[in-house]
Amino acid sequence: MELNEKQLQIVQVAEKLFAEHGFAGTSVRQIAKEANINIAMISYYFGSKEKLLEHMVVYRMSDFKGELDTIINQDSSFKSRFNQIIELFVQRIHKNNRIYKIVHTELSNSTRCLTFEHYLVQKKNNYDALTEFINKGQEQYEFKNNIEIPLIIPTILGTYFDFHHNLVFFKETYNLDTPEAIEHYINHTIVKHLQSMLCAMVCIEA
Amino acid sequence: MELNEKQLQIVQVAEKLFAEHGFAGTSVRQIAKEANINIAMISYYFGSKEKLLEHMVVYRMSDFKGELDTIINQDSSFKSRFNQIIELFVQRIHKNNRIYKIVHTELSNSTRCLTFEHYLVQKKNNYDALTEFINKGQEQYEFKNNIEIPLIIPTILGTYFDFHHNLVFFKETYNLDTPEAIEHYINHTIVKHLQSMLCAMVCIEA
DNA sequence: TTTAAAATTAAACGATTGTTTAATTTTGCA
DNA sequence: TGCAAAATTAAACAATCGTTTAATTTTAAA
Repeated sequence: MELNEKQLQIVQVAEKLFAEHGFAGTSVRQIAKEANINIAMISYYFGSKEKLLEHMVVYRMSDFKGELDTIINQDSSFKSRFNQIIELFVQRIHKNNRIYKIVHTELSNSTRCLTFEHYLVQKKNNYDALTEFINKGQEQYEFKNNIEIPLIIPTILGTYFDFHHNLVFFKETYNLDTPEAIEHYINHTIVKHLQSMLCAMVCIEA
Repeated sequence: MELNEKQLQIVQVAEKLFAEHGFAGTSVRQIAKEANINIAMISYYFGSKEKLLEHMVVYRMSDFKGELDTIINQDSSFKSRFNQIIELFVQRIHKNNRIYKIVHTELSNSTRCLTFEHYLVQKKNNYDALTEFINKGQEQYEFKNNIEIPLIIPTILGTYFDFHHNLVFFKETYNLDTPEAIEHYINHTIVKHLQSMLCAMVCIEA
């Protein structure tokens, strides 16, 4: 997926607007205005508004490779690697929260007939890699057996996104005034919460 | 919040469509058609499409009272009550998942200037009630101290919603073919997962 | 039965939607 | 420099958007 400078500019602006106002809630004129391009350029480069979304998903999902395997193949304890995996998922979802929000919204849309295959394939890979890792830990009696492995990733991503969706609530209830305070809460408090919770469920303590 | 039969019909159809296609992605003509009423009736009864959404939120959020307190004031162990609270939240969010999905989407919308005050007030009440319950359990050395209480509810709701958002993925990956299989997975597997995970983090085992 | 209010309708409103057209400008290679 | 391809533009397209109007029907109390 290669995009020239102009196309990239359009995708970036559109990603921001789609995440903020939804796909249907964003007009091509808004995108064109904010990206300082003519309206016709969107059809010229991508064919249509819908195809722009498809290009966006493929482009933004393509750099998710290897990081997970790097941690899994590392030479450290299962618990340490598990904690690192949790942190990686939070960082990854936080860094790319806009495209994930768009995909989540449009994926459960019965109107949309897009397949989002890139998203689903990548998701499958993540689930398979994590399942294999947990299974190995179970074989070596480092991880407990009665675990619903398919729900580990939903727990991580879901906790982050519920916080993200209700940011308005958290801001005024827990005084997360500055962007820095929010960043810190995500990268430290949420990560630690998930690590302690999931490790308590998964890890067999010596 | 009292609605006559016709108004209720409109709200129910609109809730389904807003949840499926988003607020911006649903036209008043679609609502009118599916509810078998004239387009003008929406403005006639609610004023506008936007005000219809406001009425909907107020109406659907108004029956969330007491259930949580009933469990908390029950005469059983902290762990038992905690487990019941988790189950209640899952059932509640599952039963009303459409309106929650709509609110989540529109709440983080910078366009929308609605306050969703009913939603936020109810959320605050839930958080306060749970915090008080956990604190009492901590005072009696039934619950651990180093817990990020504000993240317990996001963990419950988030896990459910990530599953819900990615239902397409789960269906084909874990063979959740029938509606009954999905219901069972939510009411049993997800509930048990959350209970064992949160209890492992929160409860001090004898 | 009369009558005023409420409910319902089809039609039209102007604004905005995504997309296309056809003309013009810019680009980069020969 | 010449010239074809690519990029960019303003304008127009039909379709749909949410809302309003004005006329008609239904309702229910007097």
